[in-house]
Amino acid sequence: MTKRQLMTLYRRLYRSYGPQYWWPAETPFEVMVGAVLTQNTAWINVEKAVRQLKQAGKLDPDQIVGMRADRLASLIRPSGYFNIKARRLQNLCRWYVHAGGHTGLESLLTEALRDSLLSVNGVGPETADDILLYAFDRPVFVIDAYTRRLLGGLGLIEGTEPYEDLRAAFESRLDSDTALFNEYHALIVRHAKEPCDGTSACRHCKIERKL
DNA sequence: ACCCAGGGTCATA
DNA sequence: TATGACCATGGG
Repeated sequence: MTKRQLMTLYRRLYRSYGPQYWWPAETPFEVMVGAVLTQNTAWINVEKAVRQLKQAGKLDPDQIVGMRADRLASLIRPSGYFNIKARRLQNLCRWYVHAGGHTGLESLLTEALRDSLLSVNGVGPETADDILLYAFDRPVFVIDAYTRRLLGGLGLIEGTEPYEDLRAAFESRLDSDTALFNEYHALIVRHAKEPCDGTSACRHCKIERKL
């Protein structure tokens, strides 16, 4: 996997789909909530859950920390795994409030902020990197199942490598550019939602040609 | 009816 | 290090 291959793939994606304006949220805190709610869950269901939180006036870290877990669970019900996600959201919000919110966290170096996020029960590597990239504008490359499939299908990676190995591989080959990492991951997800299966009249099939 | 979706934790070997 | 069970809704 060379830098040129990665950039060629990026340009193909960008030419086909254009800018994606990620993350789909109104505020950085909403990004954090969405990152937890979308764990192994279709985004459409996350949107419903976030909408209900907003309508209840509960899309706020202090509100989430202060409410009963079962009440929170009922609000986020459409996103699935609602009991465990209610706890995870409260864990994250407790951590966030305790740290002084964005103001208190922005001064941390990226690696320190990442380690701190990973100390929250319910926040794993992908959720942490979503938050770092899309809520804190840090240059981290998010690895998800789509990334493994696409790059694996192109033969650039095996696909089963440990998370940290893949993240290091991408970040060491690409310029440490937040805007690039932001767009790259968003484009991979976009491409997964409108796949080039070769059977339909797909305008994007060029993307998966060999590099 | 079946499968999976923008994962993570915990127990076990 | 690496599987396996578990969490649960909604759309195809």
